[in-house]
Amino acid sequence: MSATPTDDVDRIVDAWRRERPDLDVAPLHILSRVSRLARHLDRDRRSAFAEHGLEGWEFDVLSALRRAGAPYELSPGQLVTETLVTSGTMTNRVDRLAARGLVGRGPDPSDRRGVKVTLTREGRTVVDSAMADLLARERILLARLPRSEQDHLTDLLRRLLSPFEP
Amino acid sequence: MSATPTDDVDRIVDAWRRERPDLDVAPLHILSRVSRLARHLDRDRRSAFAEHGLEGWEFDVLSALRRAGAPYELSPGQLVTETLVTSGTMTNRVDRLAARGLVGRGPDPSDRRGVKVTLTREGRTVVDSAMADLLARERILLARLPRSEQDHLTDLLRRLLSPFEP
DNA sequence: CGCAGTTATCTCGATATCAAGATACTTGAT
DNA sequence: ATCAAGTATCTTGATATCGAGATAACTGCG
Repeated sequence: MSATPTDDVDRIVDAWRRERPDLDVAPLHILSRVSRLARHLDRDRRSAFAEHGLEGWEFDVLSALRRAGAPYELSPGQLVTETLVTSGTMTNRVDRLAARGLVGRGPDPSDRRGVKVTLTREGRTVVDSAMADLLARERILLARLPRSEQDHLTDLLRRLLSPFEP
Repeated sequence: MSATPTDDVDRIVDAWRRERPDLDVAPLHILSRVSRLARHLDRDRRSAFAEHGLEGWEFDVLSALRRAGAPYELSPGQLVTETLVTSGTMTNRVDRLAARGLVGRGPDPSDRRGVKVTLTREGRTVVDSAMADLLARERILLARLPRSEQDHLTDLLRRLLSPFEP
């Protein structure tokens, strides 16, 4: 394969083939690229959010609340499942967002163990503009694939993701 | 779109469409799946490595040395570029790997500022078996895509990655 | 030769994360 | 009504990461 390496992953795969000709390293072509792409996307997102004074983790929480719709209210447990972090992490995140005035934290009237986290007006404003910015950047990135290829890629990724998110 | 959501990202995209009909949120179909898939892969890798007594970050360093080929020797700077972390992180990683006896650290004879990190016999043994295990797991994951689709996916990902890794 | 600029690595302080366990409340079976 | 099991959130301690700056050595120009 890859007689003329064109990216870092090609080089990594070639190196493994040379060192371990007995192994089938083909999976790296896909999965290593997924990991590296995610890493680059993360950096990119970070710089997009910086212009709105947001950290990546702040955006993750605010956007979960925003897309939930009015009254922009979720429990910490729901936020945990939306953002794929642990409950300890979420406690900490909500603390800091509340200190910044981007979310409010109140008791859940129907369950005294529970808590409701709500987006403040300021939180909503900032997440709305950060989201628009993020999408604009991502559109540029995807512009190198024609629409039909984008649809195909979506389909392929969905199939890979399905065992994790049944 | 997506009249019948089939995964979490479909649900997220639908929620955004409802809340922000003015925005084109199509990029999420691809890029949000990439991020989530990377996250799930990371967990999976972690559990694969745990059976060999390795942390994910340990594997990253050892595998860079392993695929470099005999004499399995790279500078901290080279390891930094291979693993996409900062130099401070790499100093720390090499410290701990050396303490575990998986790598050695010695002076670079040709540059007195420099350091050479080498894989020990034990390091090589453990990274070789962890790699075989990892690939076995990843192969299972990819088995749900026929070979031709895998090749197509590789091609699409390479194109998305190309602006980041020229 | 000698100094400015560059490069390689390390140090340090701040921060975000996780895992495990603690606490408080709810639910359902008896 | 009571209690065991389950659920929701928070606390704590350890850890890995980053970013900025410090240190030391190399390089090349005048």
